[in-house]
Amino acid sequence: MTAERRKAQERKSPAEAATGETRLALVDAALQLFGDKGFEATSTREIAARANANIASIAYHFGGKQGLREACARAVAMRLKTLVGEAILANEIPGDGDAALRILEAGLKAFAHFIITRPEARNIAAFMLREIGRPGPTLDLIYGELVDPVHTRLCELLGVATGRDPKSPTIKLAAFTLAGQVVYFRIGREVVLKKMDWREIGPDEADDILALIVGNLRAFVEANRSASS
Amino acid sequence: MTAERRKAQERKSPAEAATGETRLALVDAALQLFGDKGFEATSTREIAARANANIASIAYHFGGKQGLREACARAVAMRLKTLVGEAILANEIPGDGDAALRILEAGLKAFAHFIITRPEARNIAAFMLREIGRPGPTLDLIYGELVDPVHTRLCELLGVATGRDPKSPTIKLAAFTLAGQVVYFRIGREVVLKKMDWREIGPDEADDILALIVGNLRAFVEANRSASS
DNA sequence: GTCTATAAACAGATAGAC
DNA sequence: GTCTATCTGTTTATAGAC
Repeated sequence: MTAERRKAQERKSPAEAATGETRLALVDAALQLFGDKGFEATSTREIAARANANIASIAYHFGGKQGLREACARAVAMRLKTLVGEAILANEIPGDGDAALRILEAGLKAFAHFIITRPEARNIAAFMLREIGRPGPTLDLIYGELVDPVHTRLCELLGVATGRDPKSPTIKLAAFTLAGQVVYFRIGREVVLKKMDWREIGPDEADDILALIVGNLRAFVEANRSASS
Repeated sequence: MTAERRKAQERKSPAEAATGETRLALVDAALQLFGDKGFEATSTREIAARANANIASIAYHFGGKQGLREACARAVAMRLKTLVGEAILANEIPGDGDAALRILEAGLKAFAHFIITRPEARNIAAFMLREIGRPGPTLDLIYGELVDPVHTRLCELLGVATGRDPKSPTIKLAAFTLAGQVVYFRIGREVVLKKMDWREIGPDEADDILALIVGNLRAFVEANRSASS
């Protein structure tokens, strides 16, 4: 046991231990495991082992396993909000329909590219989907911090692009169908790989998917454009 | 303990016990709990309690918890295949593009209506999504029995409707985006309810969603129709 | 802040009576 | 086929040394 103690000391400098390094490592490890196998299926021992931390450190830093879950939700919401924010939330809402469509396309591409191609997105998406499944404090956090602001902006852009009311049910539901198409390729990835005879979803395969989804966006806008076109 | 024994006897007639009544009750209870909380988060004791069966009956009938999981996958695949089969698989593939589109619309409506409005669909969809997440024997079963045949037929219909090759990447991927849109409204239901200010997704709300998804299907076919239109 | 050691509850599986 | 009782291992949480 003194041998293990020494090994742990080698891995971690005093400076790392002084900052929130262990905290971050725990959240990172938990996110991977919660996403991969689910919250209940993951033991605190596994998390601690992957984070090179002690089991008791979870209780110390987060109060318990549940606290770690909420810390993960917060981390994911921030991460995705930053990502989508750069593409969607940062821009002003243009008055021109074509300009709005271009921003939508760019945002959709950025989001879809991250979700579909990035390896980290696997666990992030899986974790999110599990948490979003049922009401609770974690869902409230994700909704308020991420879903609500992004969806609202998406509707505003769709509104300008089509010339319709951003608050109409059609526009609001359409924003969900866009998200649904992207998310499906992450959730149903194994099925997609089998059916498409793909070994992986690399840049080429992602381009095919992006082209289709952007095409669907354009087709929706085209089909739902009101009067002033 | 003899009192409990007597109570169990009252609940179950000898005829029920003779048939696979307990088996069915166990699968039914497990499906609800696996869908609701996930496989690992569900204890065999909970399942047995909900099914009004004994804990040991799971090992007796299914060999263990894992066997029960596979029995659930089989039951769900059969159920959905029957549902979708009536709308999609039963019909001949028409040569006429408009006829193909009509069958597609009817099938999409039937599927979406079930997934979105039926209470049982909640746990069925949640269970499926969890199992579809990662490779394994359960996924193979669901893929071979349900996803592959349904997707193939969907592509054939989309092929006729657009005049394109049913085996082209665009058509195959488009079939996934259709499924993705529907599934999203089950998975993200809580978020949709919040954002739409709906208390529930009843007939009226489902009609709104169905109209949008069918509209997206039409827009896709319109935008991707090849030469011969 | 990090560690070991342990408590207290609970998991899935099974033996054997009926 | 169904039941009780129990075995064996694992879980989260925590007390207390360092």
